[in-house]
Amino acid sequence: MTILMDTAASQLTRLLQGTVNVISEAELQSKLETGRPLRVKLGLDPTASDLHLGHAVVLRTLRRFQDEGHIAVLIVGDFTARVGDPTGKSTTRPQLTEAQVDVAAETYIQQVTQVLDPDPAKLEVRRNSEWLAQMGLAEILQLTSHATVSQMLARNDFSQRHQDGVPISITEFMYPLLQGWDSVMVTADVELGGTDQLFNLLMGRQLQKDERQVQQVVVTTPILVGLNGPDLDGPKMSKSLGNYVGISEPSNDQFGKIMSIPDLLINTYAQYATGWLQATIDEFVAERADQSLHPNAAKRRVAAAVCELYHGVGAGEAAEQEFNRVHKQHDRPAEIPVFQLLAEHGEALTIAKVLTLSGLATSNREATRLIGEGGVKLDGSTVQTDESVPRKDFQGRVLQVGRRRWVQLS
RNA sequence: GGGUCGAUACCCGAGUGGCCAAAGGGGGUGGACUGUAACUCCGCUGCGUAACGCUACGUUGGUUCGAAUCCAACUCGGCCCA
Repeated sequence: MTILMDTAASQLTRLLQGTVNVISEAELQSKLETGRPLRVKLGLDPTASDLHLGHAVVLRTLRRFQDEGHIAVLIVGDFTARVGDPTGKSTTRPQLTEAQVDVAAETYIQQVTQVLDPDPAKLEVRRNSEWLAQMGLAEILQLTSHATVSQMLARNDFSQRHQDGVPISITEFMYPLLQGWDSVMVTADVELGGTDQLFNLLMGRQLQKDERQVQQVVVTTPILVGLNGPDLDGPKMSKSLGNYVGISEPSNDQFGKIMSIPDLLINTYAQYATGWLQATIDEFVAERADQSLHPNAAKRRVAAAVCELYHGVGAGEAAEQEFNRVHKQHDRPAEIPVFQLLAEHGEALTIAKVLTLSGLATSNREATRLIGEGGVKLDGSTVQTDESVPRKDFQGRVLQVGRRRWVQLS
């Protein structure tokens, strides 16, 4: 028994690396001491088709649970996604059809297993429509009786929106309840989530208690700040803000994006995005603190680590070389998209027209502007004036907008 | 149900009859600079085979030589009362 308790204690430290809230540590320890595999729940919303480094923070924590022999119970929120939007930010979110959810769920699992252990003994994937779609009105009403309005309004974002006069629909009040009900249905021992999920996670505890289950332990992980910062409190990494690095993006893009973060965020990304062991992170932070590590070098190290994490050994180095090519020497990238000019485009056409056709500009007007701004290059030399050129003269030439957008014409 | 205020471009937001394709900010984007796609600075930011025209200030209709602006109805939303 003492041995079990010791391992439980050391397991606890390993599991909780980089987490924020644990409610409660004592409960988690006693659950670990039972020695049985715990059911560790994580809910994901299948509308975000691309998983990014922000999701990876919590997924990595879940992976650690798997590595300690526990079962990851991944809930794909297909039902909740079909109903509407939990954050209330995009009220016009299109309702997904079952088929769309199927597709989303599929790509999800594919991406998730880049971080999680896919071993069926350690990964259970469930959809919450399994139980939520069956509920009758009586059951739903029963569910709503578990929480009060003032309890809901106590949640930060709700009270903030209420104060600001931003509409809150009743449906949104249902979200914490539905999410909590998921915990009851899968008898979760632990639920993970970002710190912004704390309220919803706690709702699971309450519902489990009311259903006379053993309450789940709630563990929250930090919210990763988006690429642009501007500081540690900057908006979180999200697809809609475009400040994200996808876990299945090409490594060249991952590298470049991480190189663009403000210096202030380097340590944060080292801590939460690299997958490094705590000892490595501490060392890194120390080197940064005593100035022996130049910010640029530090960032390169973080960026390379992320590439290796998702694309395997060697990916970081390759991406770094490509980065040097494109951003230090302003050379053309190793691979650039090809655009074929066809007869139907006309026998002679202006450079502006070609920019629009090839997607380098969204309209002729924008293309004309870009040329006027000196942002367009043909085979490396700036286009001064736009004029009509025979189509075949474009063949084999390279058109460039800014430093980053290239097209090979054919 | 009643009262009242509101709806402006990707987002926030100014604009109360012509000087409005619509201030300002954010975002995006081009350029300069840089260790960087960060910071800072400067420019651009509805569309069109283009000194003209078209589309756009919630929707529809009206007043007017002329409407984002005035009027009416409608739709959606905030707040207050019930």
